[in-house]
Amino acid sequence: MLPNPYDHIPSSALRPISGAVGDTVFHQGDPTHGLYVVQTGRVHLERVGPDGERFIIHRAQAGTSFAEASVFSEVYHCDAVIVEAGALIRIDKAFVLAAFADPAFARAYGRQAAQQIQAQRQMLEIVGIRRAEDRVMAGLIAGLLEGSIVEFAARLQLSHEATYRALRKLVQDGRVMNPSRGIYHLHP
Amino acid sequence: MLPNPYDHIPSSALRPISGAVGDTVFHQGDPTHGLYVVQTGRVHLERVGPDGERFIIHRAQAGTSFAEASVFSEVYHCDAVIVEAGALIRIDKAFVLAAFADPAFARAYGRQAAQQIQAQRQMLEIVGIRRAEDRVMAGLIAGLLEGSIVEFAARLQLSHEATYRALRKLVQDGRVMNPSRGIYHLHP
DNA sequence: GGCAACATATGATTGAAATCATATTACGAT
DNA sequence: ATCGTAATATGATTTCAATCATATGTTGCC
Repeated sequence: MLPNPYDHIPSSALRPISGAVGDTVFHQGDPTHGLYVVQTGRVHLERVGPDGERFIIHRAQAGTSFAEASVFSEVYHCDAVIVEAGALIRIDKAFVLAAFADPAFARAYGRQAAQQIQAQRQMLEIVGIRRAEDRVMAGLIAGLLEGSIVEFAARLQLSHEATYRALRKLVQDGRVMNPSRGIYHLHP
Repeated sequence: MLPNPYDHIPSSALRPISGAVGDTVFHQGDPTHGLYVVQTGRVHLERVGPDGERFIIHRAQAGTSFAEASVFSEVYHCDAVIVEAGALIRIDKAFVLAAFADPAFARAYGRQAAQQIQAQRQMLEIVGIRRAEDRVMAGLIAGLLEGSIVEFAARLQLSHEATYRALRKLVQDGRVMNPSRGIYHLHP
């Protein structure tokens, strides 16, 4: 149910929270209570610029956690705004900090964090590729095409049209197989 | 000297390694020995596609570590190629795993990892912004402009020309201050 | 001081991806 | 069965960032 490491956290530390669209879970500058796991719905983390301009620093999907770093800081550094109604769970920071004394939790946390860092680095490299064709190819090699082409395109930060065109080109050049409509993959 | 958490690792676990350009530190599929810290030089992590096409999943700079996730896996999932001669330190995985039993190490690791994840998420959001002007503004709000505009542009995955133009536009629109040549910042 | 190298800056041109438009196909609901 | 919605697919047009070109300012070096 919860992402891996937090299985080690006692259920007394889990605070269920429900929110409607537009609700702010916490504000920039608020004292930190802990991190959050999104069960359903979507949450945006926004930083507010000096002139009140908001920009999104993260979009948290159902099944993911956010504000993990708040466990180690005194105040939140952004706003958390609910953009799709749903249910959250807050995990109190004191419990997480205490859990680090348990080597099993610590290793589970370390593993999960290291893998996430690696995956994000790869994403940064991929979205840094300018040519749509190269980016799509890199995305395929990285195994990012699970589900629809539309989702794949969104992950690659490309329009789906550009993604379709790149895929067609790659198929024409024999670098990608297209055994049937909507199915694309590398050779063997 | 070393990034924060690894201060807790005994020096007997630190293996100095020197390499010349083109040397491969490890290959995809090799059994893992541990993670690496780049003291000087640069290292590319490359994944090899099915048709032998290589694509870079990370560029490790001096002062950063790489292959952290190898501590938790049996084999390396990419090649590490030295692209600029320098010195590395390998930290044996067994010592890192053992160190997780020390809550101080575990928390230091957790803090560092959580902050890195947050920073990378923010970078992913920023480089996902299409309009150069908006991207530059987001970069300014995020405090990414330290050092030269050229470095700033590289971080934003923009050409420096586009970055200069966006900065000029932002100054013209009164959103950014340009007190002197080469100096740009937000209002107060 | 003069030179080399680089950062800053901006104009002109080009190219590639976004956008707009339009079919076709697939799939679930009624 | 047919209606509606979303994914797949591709063509036409537009936009905007990359690229090329060029100039000035700044810094360190001999």
